[in-house]
Formats: sequence, structure tokens, C-alpha cells
Amino acid sequence: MGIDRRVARTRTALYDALVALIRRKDYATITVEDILAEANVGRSTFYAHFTSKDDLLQRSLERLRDLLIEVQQGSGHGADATGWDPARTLFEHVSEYADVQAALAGGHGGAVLREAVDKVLADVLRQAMGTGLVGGLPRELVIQHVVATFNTTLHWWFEHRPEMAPAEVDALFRQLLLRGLPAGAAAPFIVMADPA
Amino acid sequence: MGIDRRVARTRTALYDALVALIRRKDYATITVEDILAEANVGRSTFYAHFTSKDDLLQRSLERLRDLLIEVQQGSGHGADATGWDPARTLFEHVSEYADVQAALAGGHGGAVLREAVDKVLADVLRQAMGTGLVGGLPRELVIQHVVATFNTTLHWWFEHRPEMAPAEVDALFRQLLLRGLPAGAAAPFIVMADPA
DNA sequence: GCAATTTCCGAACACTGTGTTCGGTATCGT
DNA sequence: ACGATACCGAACACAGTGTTCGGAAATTGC
Repeated sequence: MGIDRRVARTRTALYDALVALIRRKDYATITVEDILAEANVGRSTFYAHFTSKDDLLQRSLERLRDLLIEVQQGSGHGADATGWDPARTLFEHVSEYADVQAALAGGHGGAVLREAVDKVLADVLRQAMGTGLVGGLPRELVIQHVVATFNTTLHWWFEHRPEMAPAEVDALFRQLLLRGLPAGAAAPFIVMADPA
Repeated sequence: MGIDRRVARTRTALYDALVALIRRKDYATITVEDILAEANVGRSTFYAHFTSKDDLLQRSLERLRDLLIEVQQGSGHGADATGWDPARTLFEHVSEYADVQAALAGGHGGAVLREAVDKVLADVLRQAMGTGLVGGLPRELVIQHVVATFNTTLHWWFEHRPEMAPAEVDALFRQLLLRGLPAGAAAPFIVMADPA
């Protein structure tokens, strides 16, 4: 009693259509009708599977989650002693898809997209961390911070230095995450020594 | 030849209405008609001043920007050797408004709101940093990272430890920002051995 | 105060998009 | 082949957007 081929076909068609649209339009401006046209799926059929555009997005991202887990678990079977860097792999992977980065950077729809992706990243990371120590810091805060820093770096990369190599970006990412800001970098916000 | 009082009244009424609504509804579900009802303003009048709900939001946040600049420059007290801590002041200030935090945390509308607030925070910070040093790190990346870390911390606070004191939260914030994660905390995401 | 100007109101309108319903048709699993 | 299931697509009610326009009301400058 496997899954009916028709439902599988319909769903993947909708997933693919959404992704295709995201790559060329701002997420916020995409309508259900756009998706139907792109996927060649009937209106009632759509609502038989998903409750809304956002619902479709979330379920679409489950694929991303699986992909991330795969990438991340490829480490255990690889060179685990020398260390494996999922973040760098992600930077490298993402660097090949400028349109995806543009979608994540985009104005109104970008925020919604980013939040959804953040959630997936956090889930994967949370699972990967297991019940490991967090060095005295609250576990969930660490997770959110890692995700946020990754996203910030990625966004900055695309917006300000798109020509930079993934390895360099990764180095910046690690600096921010593991060492923090140099003493004087955050002066005005942290400790004000402002000549007012 | 000042600004017509009717204009001023209408605009502040709309600003206030939006803020009031944000405090009790998810931003995404707020309609222009809600705003009109709350502010007692005619439909055509609204569109004579703003092009959309998002436009109104952005202009409303200009007030927030002014407030932040005031807070940041009002460092008359406590400006000793240890300096003045705008972040801590912000944590303390925000802790008094649970509904605002809820609005920023909220699902769909939260993301849009956060992005708008992030933009304002980044502007203020950018101006405050002037042409100061950034310790070898790209200036804009530092700004975005500070803002993102602040927001992450704030969000985590509200979601997971609302009873925590502002000073403690500020300490966590500074730890993340200035020292980074302790070795091992981010083990699954970051490589252990540091090739830098 | 008074007049000229500006703004506000509110109803009407066209438009876009959402989400549901239902009978007929095509496709699937066995 | 047959029964079950999924898909189609048109029609519908509904909510929200953004514009237009004439008349009423408030404001400013004098």
C-alpha cells in the first residue's frame, strides 16, 4: 500500500513550481495561482494537499532539511579525525546558486523565507548537537546564534562581496562565531567612549 | 507656514493606531481597514499619506530611530572608564514591554517587523560607529552581526527565559559578541581543529 | 472675522486573490 | 477489470486593496 503516484506527482510538481518561482520572483508577490499555472495543477487539488502558500513552503523545506542532514552526516563517514566543516560546505554549495541567495536577500518575501530556512537550519543543528555540552551557555541560544551568524554572513557576502571565495567567507564566519569581535570593533554599541 | 495641523493629527493617529494594533495582533493579519477603524481616519485619507501598510510601518519606525539615537546620545550618566552600555539600556527598556516582544517574536508578521527594526538598528549603529575601526573585519558585516546577535538574544530571552534579569541577558549578549562560543559548543557545525 | 486654500470624509467602483464546493473524468492499486 | 481514489475546472462567496470624486469641514494667512 504505497503512496498513490498521483499524489506524489502533484506534490513534487508543486514543490518544484514554488522553488522555480522563488528563483525568479519575490516570495511575497507569488500567488497561489502563479503556482498552479507553473505546476499545471488544479485549484481544488492544491487545497486538497496544502492549506496555503506558506504551508507549501514549509513542506518544501522538509526536502532541504533532508539534504542538510545528508550533507552533515556525510562527515561521520568521512574524515572525522581531521574535522569536517559543514558550514564551509554550505557556503560552497550556496555560492553556486545566485538566484537562491537573491531570494533570501529580497525585501519583503526575503524575511519570511529566511525565517523558514532558519527554522530548518536550527532543527538540523539541534539534532546534530544532541545533548552535548554548550560550554555554560544556554543550548537554544547557542543554536539560534549559530544560525543567525551564518545567515548574516551569507547575506553580507551576497550583498557586499559577491566575488569573495567561499573559504574566505567561512573564515569570517568562524571569526565572528568562535572569537567574537575584536576589542575596538563594537565600541559604540557595547562600551561607549563616544566624544559627545 | 508650518505643517497643517490636520496632517499632523492624521499621521500621528495612524502611527499610534498601527503600534496599538501591533501590540495585540500579528502584524501580517492587520489590514488597512483595521488601521482606519483604530485611527478613525477615512480610507482615501490614508492613501493620501501612505502608499501601503508597509509604508506606514517604515515611517512609524522613524520615530523609533529618533528614540534610539536619543538613548544612545543621552549618555550623560554613567559615562566613566567602564563606559556606557546602550545594549543593556535597550534590554532594560524592552523588558517593560512584553507585548512588543511578542510582536517581534510572532510567526509570520514577526519576520517582517524584525527586518524593519533591524534596518533601523543598523542605521543607528552605522551612524554611531562613524568611521571607527573595525579591527580588520568588514565594517558592514560587523554592524549586521551586532544587530543580529542583539535580536537573537532578545528573542531567546522572551521565548525561553522571560524571567531572567536584563543585566544577565546583557552579559550573555556580550559573551556571544565579544568572546564568541567556547570551544566545543559549536562542535557539530564547526570543525574542531582550527586551521586559522 | 473672513475668504481662500487645503484636507478630510465616505461611498462607490474595479480589481486581485483566497478558499470552498461539486459533478464529471482520468488514473491508480490490486 | 473493477472499485477506489485523485484530479480537474468552473462557479461561487468573500475579504482586502487602491482609486475616484463631490461635498463638508478645518486651517491658515491676512
